[in-house]
Amino acid sequence: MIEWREDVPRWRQVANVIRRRIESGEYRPGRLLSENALMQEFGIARNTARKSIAWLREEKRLIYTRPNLGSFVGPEPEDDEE
Amino acid sequence: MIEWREDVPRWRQVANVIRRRIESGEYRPGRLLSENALMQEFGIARNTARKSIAWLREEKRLIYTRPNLGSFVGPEPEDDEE
DNA sequence: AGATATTTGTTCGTATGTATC
DNA sequence: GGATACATACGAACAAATATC
Repeated sequence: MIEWREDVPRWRQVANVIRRRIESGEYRPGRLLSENALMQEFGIARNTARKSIAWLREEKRLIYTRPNLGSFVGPEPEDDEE
Repeated sequence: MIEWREDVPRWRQVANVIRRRIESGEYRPGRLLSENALMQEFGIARNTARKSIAWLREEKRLIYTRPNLGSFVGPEPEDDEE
């Protein structure tokens, strides 16, 4: 169970927990970070989970997202298509 | 066609219709209840159909689901494996 | 063996509505 | 009014197992 702080948005608190797990190495590159997993572990709504993931992706660039597949720990892979 | 009520979620209204059919005997034990069938008959999205089925299974225990096969009317069969 | 159809499982993208602060 | 957070509901893509032909 997480004990929510009142002065920080939940999406941000969740993102911080995940960020720490990534930076500590607990979450290895390539690991799946699905919205469902966040919803279940933290007991949050999907919108909230998405906001956490968006922040990790767009602000911290610790993960990348593949539509219909999921979000994965690590830097955005280059699209090396010709 | 179903006339949706505004004050009850669609997934719940669909589940209620199915529940009545099961309890009235219209749907016999063993009958397949596929997501596609619900989508077509009620004009709902797959997610919504899945939520109706999940409720009938997990809350009412009127059906059981076999992955890659479908959901069937009746109690969850015992796994009689040795 | 192989192709096809059916069916569930999982996942993201988007939008709307309600309520609260 | 804006940000947060919940639930609902549409769509879409892909995987995997099963059944049939």
